[in-house]
Amino acid sequence: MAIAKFEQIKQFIYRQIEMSVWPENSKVPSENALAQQFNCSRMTARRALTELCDTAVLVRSQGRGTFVATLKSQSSALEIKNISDEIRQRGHQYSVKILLLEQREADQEVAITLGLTAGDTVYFSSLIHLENKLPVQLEHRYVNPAMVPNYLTNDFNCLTPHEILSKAAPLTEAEHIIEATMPVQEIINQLQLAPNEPCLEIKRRTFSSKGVVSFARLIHPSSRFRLGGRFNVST
Amino acid sequence: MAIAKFEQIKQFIYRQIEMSVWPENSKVPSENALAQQFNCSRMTARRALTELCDTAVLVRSQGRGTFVATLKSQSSALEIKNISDEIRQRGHQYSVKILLLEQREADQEVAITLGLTAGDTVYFSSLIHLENKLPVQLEHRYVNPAMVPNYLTNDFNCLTPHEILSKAAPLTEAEHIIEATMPVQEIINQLQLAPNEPCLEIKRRTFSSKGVVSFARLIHPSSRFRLGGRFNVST
DNA sequence: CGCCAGCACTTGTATATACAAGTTTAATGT
DNA sequence: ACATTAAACTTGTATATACAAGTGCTGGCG
Repeated sequence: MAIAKFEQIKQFIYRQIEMSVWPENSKVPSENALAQQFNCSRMTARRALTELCDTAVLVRSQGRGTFVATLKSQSSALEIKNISDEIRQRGHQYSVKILLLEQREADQEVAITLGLTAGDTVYFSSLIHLENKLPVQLEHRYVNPAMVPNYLTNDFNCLTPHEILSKAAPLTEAEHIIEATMPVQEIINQLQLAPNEPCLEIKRRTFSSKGVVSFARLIHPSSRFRLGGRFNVST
Repeated sequence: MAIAKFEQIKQFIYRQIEMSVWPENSKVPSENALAQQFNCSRMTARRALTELCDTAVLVRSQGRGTFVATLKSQSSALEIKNISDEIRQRGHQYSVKILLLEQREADQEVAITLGLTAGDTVYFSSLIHLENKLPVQLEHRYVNPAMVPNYLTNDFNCLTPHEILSKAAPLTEAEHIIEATMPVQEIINQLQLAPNEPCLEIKRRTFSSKGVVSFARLIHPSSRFRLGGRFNVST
């Protein structure tokens, strides 16, 4: 089987939504209708709908039907995911633009964040991640050389920093700070932002069992990104 | 049916993990084994395992089996806190300004978000939370009357919406969407924002066991707020 | 000893079926 | 005209079954 049937149905639905054939809040075909259309059993169509509901693309309501959720690109939870996977999962084309790869001396702020001393050598990578050739994330990352000695020798066109780091030092924990910011001119140019467009900025520190692995500033255009997630809370 | 069988199996598995009967990375019973144990079909046992896998409690591997994932991710990050507690915890003075309390008809978007039908009556509250008399959050909240019939009759000067809702319908889950936005003029005035200041906007949907309780838009001036958290991730 | 084929066991996909339960609409009766 | 009932349609749960596909072990063969 080349590609699973329920996947085909998911992608079909996703395309209809993307092309606005099925606008937000509109009703999508019922399980039975999809089953007939795709010549499969209701349970297979159901699986496609259920999974799209899990990822908040659709909303379901017993007795009434299934509807297109309010959307925009969303990354599920604050799980640490691979941005390339995430983009490909949406059926979009992923590409990366490498701006800078170098060793540099840690300034006071970076040193403290990484648990090092000012002046220590750190690795620095600056990348732009693109979804369908449109920039969706500017990533500035400082890496602790003690944790990932060969960081800079990787091929960043094939592997994302996330993949490189997980391979070298399995992540156990992460710390996030999220803010809304107005980008400086340099970032406006790099991300091809409209004038006056704010950015969602995530500062992320990742830990392995042995200490701080890396510190990243992830800057997203607000128009092309939002962060979403669902999780339990203790009352 | 009081409680679905696949839910019972999920809860059973969850308890085993919580009590460390099944430690991290240990193998959990196979689909067939669980089916036999719970006297159900394999597909029902499978559903329990699959859903726990979706929420990163378990990890599955074709051919090898199902295993307890490393550590609990989630929670600590975006815990739902009471904003008044949070402010007082910082040793600051908390106050609230009530802008609007009313019943209104749900439009299509709100209705779907709350799991209702357009035109249904919903409760709406609009508040500004102040820290040392400076606005830190504008809260627009839609409440499902079926869940909290007496929502509007509360004294919002004493209790925050969060407190009111938790009392009426214990929250079990929440869904968040986070974006950076540029505020419209009305919000600039209400939050006393500097010109060109972006906002961090959190859309939060809270659930109790019986369904959607409320939908809130929380708008924070970027200069006076940032979101932070630390939590484990599964590699 | 080393290699490999086969087997047992696991998860993954797909189907057909049955009934439960919530919603909407249409028909019916007063 | 209005309220109630019934039917039709939706999603939700559960089962039985079949085969595909990945993993690991074991026994036999060279």
